Amino acid sequence: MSTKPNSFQTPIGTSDLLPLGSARWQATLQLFDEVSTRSGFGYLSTPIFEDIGVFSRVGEGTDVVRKEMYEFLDKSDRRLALRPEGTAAVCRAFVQHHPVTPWKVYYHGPFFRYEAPQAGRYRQFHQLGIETLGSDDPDADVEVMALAWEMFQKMGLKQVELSLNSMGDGDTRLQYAEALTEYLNQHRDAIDEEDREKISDHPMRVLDSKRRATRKVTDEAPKISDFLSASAIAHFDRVQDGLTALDIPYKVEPRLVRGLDYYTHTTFEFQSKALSAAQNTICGGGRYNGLVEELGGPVTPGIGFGMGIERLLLACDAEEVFPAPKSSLDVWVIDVAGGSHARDITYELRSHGINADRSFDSRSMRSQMRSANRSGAPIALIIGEDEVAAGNVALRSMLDNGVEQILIPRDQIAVEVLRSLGSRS
RNA sequence: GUGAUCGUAGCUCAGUUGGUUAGAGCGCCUGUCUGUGGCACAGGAGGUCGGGGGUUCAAUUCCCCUCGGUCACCCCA
Repeated sequence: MSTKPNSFQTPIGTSDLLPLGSARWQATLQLFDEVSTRSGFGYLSTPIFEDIGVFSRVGEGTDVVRKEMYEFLDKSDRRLALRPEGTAAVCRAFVQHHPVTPWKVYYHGPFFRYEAPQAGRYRQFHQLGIETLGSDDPDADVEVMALAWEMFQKMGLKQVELSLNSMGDGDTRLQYAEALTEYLNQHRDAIDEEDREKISDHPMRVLDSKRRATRKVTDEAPKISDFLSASAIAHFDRVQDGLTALDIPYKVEPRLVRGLDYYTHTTFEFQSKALSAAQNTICGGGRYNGLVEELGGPVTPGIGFGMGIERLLLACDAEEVFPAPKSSLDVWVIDVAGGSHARDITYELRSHGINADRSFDSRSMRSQMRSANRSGAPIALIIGEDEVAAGNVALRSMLDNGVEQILIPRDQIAVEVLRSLGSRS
């Protein structure tokens, strides 16, 4: 928050994830791991930086690679970039390793974009993602969207909406862009000044402008659905059939074009209605049938999504669906007879797979009990001079009104603790 | 990259129309409690009022710069 003369803080747009908050993060990753694995996706980890060409080849017209990339030269003058998105690197890996198809992978990790930060938008952010390469089957599209949907369901999010569109195949995008450009130019004067300059560069980007004047013009603009080929329409229909069959609600949104240029056929976005911020898209994705070829590989269709973890958790906050994580500790060891007993017992418990911690610095009994209470551990083991002399340990329940306390033999600690833990669950 | 707004203890915030030792709640530490937590009570630690510079007899309060957060544009996760 501040910069005192001799101190440092995280760079702008980045942050530390502290232990108290990291529990939900890990829980989210774990859920994603389970859900992906169950659907046959395998974990893929690619470098955080790549040859800059991996990204620039793929999105030369997009802001993401044109002005938001962290790029640098290494000591051998290689041009590298911190990855701004996930799909291009997955395709690069596909081209490099020639896996059998369909190749179904999932990934998660940090991504980097040089933008002005605000809530839900950071310079280092984190995404979960999956990709299926090598299949053109509409069911592959459905599977990808269904997996995102499953995440939201399992996390308890209710206010998430799926928007869907088709960008068609082959030349559809170009033909549509041409028709749209012509239409927009005809109505140039009616379009908001800010949006006018986009017409020649990114005609499709004008579609998702929120400005009222522009909106009026785009309401009447030609729709991409009128340009779709018969096979593209068939594909789109089957995708919708699949979503319906799986009871996944969606709405077709003809304006949905998304920021990355490589999409063909299906494009989709999940938005949280609970987030009032401008950054309310928590997951976005689509089909990219030309990407692998673009990176030097064989003609290979692909479909996938990226989901922003920070935004996902922001949505959880907004819907208040994240229960406070329970303590992961089983036992707190209290030693008022020097401390060496706590040391020995703690390691003994840990070797039996019991989560155990203790107080340091020979604090008072009272202080150690407070630590035990704060830790949330259900059991406290207490060793004082009496126990040492008698060769036993006091096992005390720390739950609610628990005042039960029994003496157990020093050499039976692990067994007794496991028995006590077992009788609670 | 553009515009706006905010920045006081670990956290949430009060306060000073410039003027003696800057406050509260929560949290933390210690004690009341015969070695035994959660409750209550008492005490305590912790702030160069984001940082730097300027104006002034005097600045946390005014001015400039800077760093960071937030919001909108933009962009998208």
